[in-house]
Amino acid sequence: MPIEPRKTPRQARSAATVDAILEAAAHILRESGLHALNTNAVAQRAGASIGSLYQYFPNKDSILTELIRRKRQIMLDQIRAAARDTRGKPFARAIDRLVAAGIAHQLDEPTVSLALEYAEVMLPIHEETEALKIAIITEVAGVFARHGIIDAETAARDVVALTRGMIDTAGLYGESDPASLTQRVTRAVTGYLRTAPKIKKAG
Amino acid sequence: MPIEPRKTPRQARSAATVDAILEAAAHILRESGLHALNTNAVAQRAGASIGSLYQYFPNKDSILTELIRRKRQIMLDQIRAAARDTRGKPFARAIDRLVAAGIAHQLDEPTVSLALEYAEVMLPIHEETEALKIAIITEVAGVFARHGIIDAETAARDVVALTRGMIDTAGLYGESDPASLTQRVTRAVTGYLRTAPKIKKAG
DNA sequence: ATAAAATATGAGCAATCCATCACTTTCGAA
DNA sequence: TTCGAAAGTGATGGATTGCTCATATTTTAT
Repeated sequence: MPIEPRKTPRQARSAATVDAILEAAAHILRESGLHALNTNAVAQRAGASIGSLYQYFPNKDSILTELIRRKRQIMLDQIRAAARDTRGKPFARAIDRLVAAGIAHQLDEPTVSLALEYAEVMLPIHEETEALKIAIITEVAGVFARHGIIDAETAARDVVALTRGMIDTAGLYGESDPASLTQRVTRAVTGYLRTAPKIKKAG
Repeated sequence: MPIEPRKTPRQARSAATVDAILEAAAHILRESGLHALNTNAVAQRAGASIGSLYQYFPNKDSILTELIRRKRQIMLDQIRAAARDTRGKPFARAIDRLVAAGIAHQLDEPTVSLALEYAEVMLPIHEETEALKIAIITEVAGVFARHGIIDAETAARDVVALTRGMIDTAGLYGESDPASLTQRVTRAVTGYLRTAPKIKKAG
């Protein structure tokens, strides 16, 4: 069961079709959930024919995979930017920036996020998508390590996990204002890291 | 689309059938995921006929709902026990106990947990199930309030959410030893609460 | 202008799945 | 032992869904 796109768009109109299909899929996920996501519905909402859909996606799952890939790419970009911007600045500032990136990215569309997270563990995901996941963790771990945290990898995984948990839940409860949420998430992250094993002056 | 069981088991064998059906559903969820969960497969694995299945469950979703209800009931019982046991004891001890309860309950079968969490937000859930969810938050909030935390409700939601996020991720990454995980989760929770607005002596 | 390549179409096949219902078997109280 | 209630059965109807393929249209290059 291949997952890679069967054909790469070469003209502008076909690229538009692909985008429309992905947007339609996200819309259906948001409005009706994973069970309502069928190829016919996606094509119809995208204003394309099923035939067109299958020109670029070899099967239904590949649509979800691509959705995940794009979301993760955006996330990685934001995290990288945050990490770059906070070089040399205090740790607290770096954390603020990372949390803000996560929230900006995931607070809207909590239903879509949840559906993708579920799909992610069930689908035979594309290697590149898996690599993006690792890259995100690695990037965060890099920031942590730079500030003397031991086992930065585990810490990064934990921090990403708890952040995602809080954001998703907040989104599901209808929180749309990032201000209060950012503060709370930062508190949790800072609290977790405060007592994390460090390699430095004051233990 | 009703969700309540259509018939309540009166004899031992029918109760066994219901249990077998739920166990089978959990097994399929764990082994193959939500998309593989169909009524025929559940009945077959349970060693019952589809006819029997539909005697107790009006539709497919009601199986998931009952699975969620039972899982939550166990969780609530454990949390209540934890809250009871730690009355009058130090806050740190109470948190330890709550975290341990959450982990014991959810670390195994992360795939099942994730599937149920997804189903939970998509399904028109039974009132009683929703009530259980609220009861869990309320119980945790009670412990927090007793220790002077302001807006204990929000804090409880955040703590439950971040805990679940960490546990699920750890489970998916193959962590099966609760010791290290318990410590890390406790650190995150404690850290979050340490800087939470309190109503007390030393601010 | 013309041919080749790229893109788009949608009827419909094959497979799956939910759920019913007429019927049989088992249980338990009298 | 008898008999009504409870429990169990599974072939199958009806609906949905993933996906193909033969064909039509549009774009690009020459």
